[in-house]
Amino acid sequence: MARDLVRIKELYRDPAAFVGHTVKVGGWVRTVRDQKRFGFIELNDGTFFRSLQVVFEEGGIEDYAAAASLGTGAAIVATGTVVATPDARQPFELKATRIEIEGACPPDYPLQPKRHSVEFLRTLPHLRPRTNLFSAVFRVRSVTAFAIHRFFQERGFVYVHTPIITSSDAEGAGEMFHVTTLDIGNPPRTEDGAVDFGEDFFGKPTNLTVSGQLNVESHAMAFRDVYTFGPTFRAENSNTARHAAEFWMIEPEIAFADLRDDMALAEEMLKYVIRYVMDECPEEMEFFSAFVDKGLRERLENVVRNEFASITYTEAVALLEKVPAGRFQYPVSWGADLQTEHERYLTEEVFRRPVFVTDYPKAIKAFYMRVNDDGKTVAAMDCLVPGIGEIIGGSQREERVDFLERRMDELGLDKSTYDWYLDIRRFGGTRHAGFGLGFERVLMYLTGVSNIRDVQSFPRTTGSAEY
RNA sequence: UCCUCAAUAGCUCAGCUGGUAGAGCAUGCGGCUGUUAACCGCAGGGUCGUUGGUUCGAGUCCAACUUGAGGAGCCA
Repeated sequence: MARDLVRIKELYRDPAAFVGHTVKVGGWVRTVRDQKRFGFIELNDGTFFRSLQVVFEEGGIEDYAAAASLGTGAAIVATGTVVATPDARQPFELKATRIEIEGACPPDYPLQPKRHSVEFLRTLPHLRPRTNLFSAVFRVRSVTAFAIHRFFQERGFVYVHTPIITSSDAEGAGEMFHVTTLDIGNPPRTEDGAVDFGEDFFGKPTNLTVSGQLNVESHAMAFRDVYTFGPTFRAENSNTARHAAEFWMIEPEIAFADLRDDMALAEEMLKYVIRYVMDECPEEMEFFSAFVDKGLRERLENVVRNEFASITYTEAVALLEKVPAGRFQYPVSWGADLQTEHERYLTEEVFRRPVFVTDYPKAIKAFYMRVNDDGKTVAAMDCLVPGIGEIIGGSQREERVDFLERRMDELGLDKSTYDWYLDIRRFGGTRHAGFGLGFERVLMYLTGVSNIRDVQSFPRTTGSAEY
């Protein structure tokens, strides 16, 4: 990089290389503690969890008073000598010879050097990345995204960009946001009074994608192993700590593979990502484990070391039915979907680790899932994890054209809009499987952060799209 | 969308059976030769979410609304 600034991360990673040398650091002031003739600046440049202590003295820099009166939040470039301080709380500090104020920060800066609630910080999405918590969260978000790409790329998966704007309108994954250039106050009408989407930008109704799966299946039939990783949109009016209207999803799809292969891939990937982030972001993970979620480190290490549990839906129902009455608010019966309380019981109390629940009744699952030989269940799997719930949903896809068409007929789907999807089966279709992984849910699981709004930079949720 | 809870200083909160508002932190000023959630002293800062009601009198009781949080449904 052409800039002559040293990253604070570099200093911490190899202090010996810098001690005695003059370096220049650019960052934002966290606090200033000044005394009569000397003072300390806690400087954070965002490259590392920890800050750099900059020492400045009257006579040592040009304008002592200006440095002493710096406000929290100010942007400065500090030049000085790196000095080892083995007896102090930090291993080294910067003895300043020059402090340039690049952006002053007035007293009404909302972030104080104290603990703020996440609810308050949520009202300041443009400033909160400068706090310890969000600085750590968003660095981990970046590293996690890289880990996911690396996992798939190392295994020869092809990264496919499926469309954000889609014309399929019945994927069944949730309510969709309409995309249109029509004047919604006065749209063109057909003779029978309906909105004339033939006049719209694409000549037909379009929406933001709720899943790239159907599209990416076509590429699995060309590249064998593929994945998507991109934004996904759901216009559901859901108001919970783990739903957002805009989120990122990873959807691998593998050919010549069945549900077991799919589950093995999901488990391997989650473990890889956890291990990678723990190795690359030890300071952040230490912080999360100390201040966000006390049991975090132990839980993650437990996940990496042990096999995921696996249970069929039918077995799970039998197990849950034996639980004494009164334990659950909702009854358990074969054929009904598992309630959140049931899922939590399985993963948090019975297995105490991630668990795959497989082979759900076909009536409660999507049309594309492969019907099992019993004719009643489909080769589907949900991966449930303690604290978060469902983190992965996947299935082996129905590759038999006649079975698929029969399911579409049963569900009243318009086959003509899926002719391309049926083509994938007709022209050299293979058994194949895949899953969807909510990126933010992985982050919540990794960091212990309990609200999805706190792992996204500018969260979009029902009734809220700030900035 | 449903259920529950909350809203008082910039932030986090206290404020009892109704009697015209308080703390800590932050901020400003002063002090301090090694601080690190710095410390010590002084000061400023509030139409108690909004609207309406009950009452001699409402931060406190009631209703609606708004916003936020937790849970549920839906899912990733």
